[in-house]
Amino acid sequence: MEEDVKEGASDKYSLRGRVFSRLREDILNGKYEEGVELREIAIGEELGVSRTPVREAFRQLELEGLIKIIPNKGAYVVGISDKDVRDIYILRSRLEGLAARWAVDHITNEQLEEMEENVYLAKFHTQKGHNEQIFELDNRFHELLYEASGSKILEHQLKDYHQYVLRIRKKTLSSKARGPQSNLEHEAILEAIKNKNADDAERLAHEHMINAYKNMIDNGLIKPED
Amino acid sequence: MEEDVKEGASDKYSLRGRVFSRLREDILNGKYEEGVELREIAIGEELGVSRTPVREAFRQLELEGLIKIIPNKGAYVVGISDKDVRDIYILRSRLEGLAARWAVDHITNEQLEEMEENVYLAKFHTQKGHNEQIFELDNRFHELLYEASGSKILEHQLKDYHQYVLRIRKKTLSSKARGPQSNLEHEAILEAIKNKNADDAERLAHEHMINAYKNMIDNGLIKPED
DNA sequence: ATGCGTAGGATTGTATACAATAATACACGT
DNA sequence: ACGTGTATTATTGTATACAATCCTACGCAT
Repeated sequence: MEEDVKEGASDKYSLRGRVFSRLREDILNGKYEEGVELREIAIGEELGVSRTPVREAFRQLELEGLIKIIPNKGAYVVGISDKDVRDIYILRSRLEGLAARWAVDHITNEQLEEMEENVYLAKFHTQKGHNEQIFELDNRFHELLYEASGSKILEHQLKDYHQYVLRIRKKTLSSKARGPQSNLEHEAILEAIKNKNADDAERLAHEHMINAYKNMIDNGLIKPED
Repeated sequence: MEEDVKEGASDKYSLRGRVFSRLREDILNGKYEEGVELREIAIGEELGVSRTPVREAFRQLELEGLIKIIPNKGAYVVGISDKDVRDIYILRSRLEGLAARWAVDHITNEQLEEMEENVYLAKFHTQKGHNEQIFELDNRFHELLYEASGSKILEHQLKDYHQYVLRIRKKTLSSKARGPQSNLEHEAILEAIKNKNADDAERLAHEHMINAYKNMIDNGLIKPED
């Protein structure tokens, strides 16, 4: 019955962990926009903690690339440029393909079952237009794929990227056309994994990301180039 | 004449930055082996600083995956397993291929010149058997490739992995056979980039990593599987 | 008006003090 | 002898005090 002892970087039960998670969320959700200076004292007061946990959270956020700390000067929110998003989607298209390939050999029965349930539920919520649930299920499908790859390294990497483009993705999935299509693609990937067809799994996962990428561009969420 | 204002995470002129770099190095070089507990006070005394910068460095090291912090308990060195190394080489083989492909369109003249100089020098030092220089030049060749990709995201990612497998790589390149072969492969990648042949560049960079990977296994530096 | 130097304040960097938590050892009862 | 509870100690978590640095504004000379 253990709950969640795995999230090493952001244990929820320390002040630092809470500051870290909160700031991360606020930056990804756009509360703090690009270039904004984060002051240790101000953040601390807002969250009711001293500078110490804030500073430690800052160091982590910098390593995640969400803020840039200039020594003796300050911490500034680093925006995600359109180019960053494009790059990440290209990287993800390749790495998710690899994850799907590896998942063929490493997925557990539990993971397979959850994936099937996920696809089934997503179909339902898409019909009903439940955007929040669709978003969560999509998140979970991809995380499951990463976990099923059996590679801590790959899993960690893809989860990072996944989080990083959160802002954009929230908009994308709400688009009427992409939702159902995305589900079908998930289902196809799942089928390939079940059939132990590594080539198909990789190809489908790869295409899935490319399609998501194209969708973003078609809907004007990001520019196709600089 | 500005020197190095880019290494955001590890500015050398703060105590925290020095602690971070030092611990990182010590872990990668094997001074602190897997499972060892790092105590804040002990590390602080060894480096002549208080707990504060040590703690901040710890948070960063955790995010890099080099240590694991268990709340209220301690910080433990996380070893690189053979599987991690294998996974990273597979990932790198794909991502370096992508970097080489992108470099074809984005490499600057300065980068191209440095790469040519790098290959030329490496040939010399290989003949002389200067292992330390060979190691540094190999490092630099790959970093150049990452920078030439024109993608901050990809560059950052590959530099991370590159650092991560430092320990192993040091041994690999000293092996008599791999050194010269590695040079030839670098040269071939460089030629493909100069000739604006993206397909060749990607394929050659991909193969370069696969060869390095095979070499490690053949020399018994890592197990081929668990 | 403009440029430069300097003083003041604000902010980060570091050290230290205190609080909370976890590991250990030992005493006690059975 | 064994298990249990508790006191002790070591270590991490957080807050605060102090030092170093940077930015701004102001005054002064030109």
